[in-house]
Amino acid sequence: MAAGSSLSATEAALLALLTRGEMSGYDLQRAAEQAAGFFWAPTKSRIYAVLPQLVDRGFATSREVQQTGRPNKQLYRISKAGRAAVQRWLEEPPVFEPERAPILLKLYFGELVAPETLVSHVQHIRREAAELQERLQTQSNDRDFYAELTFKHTLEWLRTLGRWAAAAEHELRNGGPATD
Amino acid sequence: MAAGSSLSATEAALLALLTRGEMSGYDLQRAAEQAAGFFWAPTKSRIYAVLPQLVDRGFATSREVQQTGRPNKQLYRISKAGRAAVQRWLEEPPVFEPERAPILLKLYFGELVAPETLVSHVQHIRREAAELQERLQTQSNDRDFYAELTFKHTLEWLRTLGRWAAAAEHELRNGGPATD
DNA sequence: ACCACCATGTAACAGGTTACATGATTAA
DNA sequence: TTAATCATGTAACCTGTTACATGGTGGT
Repeated sequence: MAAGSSLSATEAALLALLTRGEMSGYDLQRAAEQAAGFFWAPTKSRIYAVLPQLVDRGFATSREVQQTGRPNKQLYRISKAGRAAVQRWLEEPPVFEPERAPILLKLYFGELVAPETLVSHVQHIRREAAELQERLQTQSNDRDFYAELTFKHTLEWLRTLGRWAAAAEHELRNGGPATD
Repeated sequence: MAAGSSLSATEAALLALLTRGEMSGYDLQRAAEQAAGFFWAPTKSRIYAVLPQLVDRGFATSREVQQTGRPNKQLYRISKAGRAAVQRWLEEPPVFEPERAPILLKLYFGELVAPETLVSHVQHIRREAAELQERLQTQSNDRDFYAELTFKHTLEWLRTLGRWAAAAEHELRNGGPATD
């Protein structure tokens, strides 16, 4: 009982994963990583901190499974109140937030460092974007409709980032600042 | 003295702004908002918390300016150690981090809610992206070379987001999940 | 009369990371 | 024998937000 207000993204996501069946903290981390790892991945310490809170708030129940040779397992099951809470969370309009990529800040203050440094920063980002893109594209294709939508978003974002980085690199090389 | 390790993004950015001249916390917030507000904007409480730390670590000095009718003003000036620290920070390769937009999580678990809800979520994001895009495009054009690079990044990102949202909306309407 | 601007800060809370701590089983 | 997998958690720390608190000046 004592279902206080609304959920954080992590709480909601864990509950949403629990609608697929009873799971342990360990299971949940693997499920999250495997399912949505490219855009959302809580740390285990966060997961282990959140789960008992969900139980306290009446959104899930837990039962202990005896094991030998390793810590006993806590299995969590979503409750009716839990289902209602995820649903409410899913129905709230999503917050729109602009990107806050660290590269932007470094670039913004570019006049304080050597241009070659910036070129290598931009290259670095471009490389990383390309790597992730490739990794995602070589992954299995059996995503459901909704997973596919998020997947496409990430791919588009990576493509745009790559294109921007290439253009930025070019501008930093020729042209560059104060070209006169 | 006592310059401990490296800087957080906020610390670095504040120091970077201070290379433009002596400023108060209040000035810094305005400068940040005006300069880089579309991709980076610290809250004032964070600014007021960070500045004394920068002084403690020897990266800046402060002097008090007496005023009447309002709190005395603290003016901060970057030190040599401060300049060196920002430079080091700027030279560290930027961290690449995939997007963690809330909309993705809601969409990912789309099977748990009515499709129309998802349509309106996607519309919401699309609208917000368009608004910000317009706001940015109608702003003054006197950005320097580096600011322009970051500006372009944000614009490209907004365009991509808008296009993706439009496509997602379309797919959610016709087609949709389990179309058979 | 009201609002924006100037100018400082504190307190409480929320969310998240990294490192520490333990230890058996199983496959390469 | 080495690494990955299973399985739990705690503690310290960092970053950030929101709300609270104060109050004069100057423009519409």
